[in-house]
Amino acid sequence: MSSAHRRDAAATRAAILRAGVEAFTRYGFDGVGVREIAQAAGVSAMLVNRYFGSKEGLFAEVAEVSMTDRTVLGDDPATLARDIAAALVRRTSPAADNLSPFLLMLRSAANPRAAEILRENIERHVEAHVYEVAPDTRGTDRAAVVLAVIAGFWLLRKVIGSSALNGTDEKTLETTLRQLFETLIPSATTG
Amino acid sequence: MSSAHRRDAAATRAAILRAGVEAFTRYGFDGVGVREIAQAAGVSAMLVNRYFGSKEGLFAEVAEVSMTDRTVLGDDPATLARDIAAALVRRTSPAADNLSPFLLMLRSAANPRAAEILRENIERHVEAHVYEVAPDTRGTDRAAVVLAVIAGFWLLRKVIGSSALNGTDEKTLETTLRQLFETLIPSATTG
DNA sequence: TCCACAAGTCTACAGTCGTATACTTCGTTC
DNA sequence: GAACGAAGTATACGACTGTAGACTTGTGGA
Repeated sequence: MSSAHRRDAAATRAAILRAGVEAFTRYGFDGVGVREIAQAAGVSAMLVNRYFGSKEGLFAEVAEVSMTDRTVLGDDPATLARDIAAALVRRTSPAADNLSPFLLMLRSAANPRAAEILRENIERHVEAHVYEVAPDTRGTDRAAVVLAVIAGFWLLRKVIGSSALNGTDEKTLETTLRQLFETLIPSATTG
Repeated sequence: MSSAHRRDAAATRAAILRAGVEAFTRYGFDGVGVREIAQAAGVSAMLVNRYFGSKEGLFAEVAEVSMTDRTVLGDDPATLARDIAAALVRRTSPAADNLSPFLLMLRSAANPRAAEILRENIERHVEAHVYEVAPDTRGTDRAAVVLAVIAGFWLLRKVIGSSALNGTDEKTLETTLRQLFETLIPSATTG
């Protein structure tokens, strides 16, 4: 362990997983090949299958990791609607180029097997997080609709590239979105 | 012209286009091959390229046709929010199995070239239609946000298959959505 | 020191993809 | 009725896909 770890299984696995998150988020499940992912991780293509069983196995773990990321929503129930709106506008800004789990979902949902994996992880992690932060959405459809609104905005603004959403003043966008989320999350006050 | 037209260029072209709408909507641009589309139209694969130049050319025309379909939104500005909510819940119902332009968009958006084609057609046809029916959304971001909400709901309920959205009472869903659209479309009254 | 096992790579296979070229078949018009 | 052009098909090519199997290389412990 003196010099750099050249043959470190855990590190290699982590590198592949990281490359997988990036590639699947950018290009979607069907838009990228295992050879490309392996090259980005600096390893041979077959290591993907060795560590994750298959391309689908890697995607399942990528979805798990991505959906567990809690930077999507805020933590304060009182300012939740405002926080979601602000973060959404900021992270979908033309300059921003990040690895949102919503991009992973949007770009991979066309594949039925990927869609099923995504559904399972969204319900287990993301919806659960919404319930946690905004308890009064539990038992209703509102948590899922919040996610639908966020996903739809990501889609139109970043994946499709709507010029209406990219040309409008971001303050206006944020106001529109905040009104929507305040409608959906009763506990979030206008401030 | 007495018997059935066996060698009718216009009819063949139309058959390929129809098969293209169905296939691209169901499986997305990258999820279906030209051979499969041609077989559904009852012709050889190369006719796709003869009539539409390429797979991408066929997709462009499919997008044009699909986005020009005006059954998505209602026509009465006063009841627009309610109509959109009702149609959205009905058409995303588990039993329903239709060819919504939103499904076409959601399942093909991962491909960058398809996304660009979709963007152009959405702005030219769908957004324009929203402006037409709800003039007070013009010049704002609201028409695009309406589309984002619709797309997000389609995504979560039909493409991903969210059990929250498929298990909830449809009346409740419709109420939630109507509130959202009434927020976005000022001219639509609660009734 | 050397060996056993883990870590990693190479090669190959069977399939699918979009599409270009060459071909055949049909309908129409003189 | 024959021929010309349009409508449609067959074949093939090169690139790419996921992954199985055999192989090589490195490293930690005895």
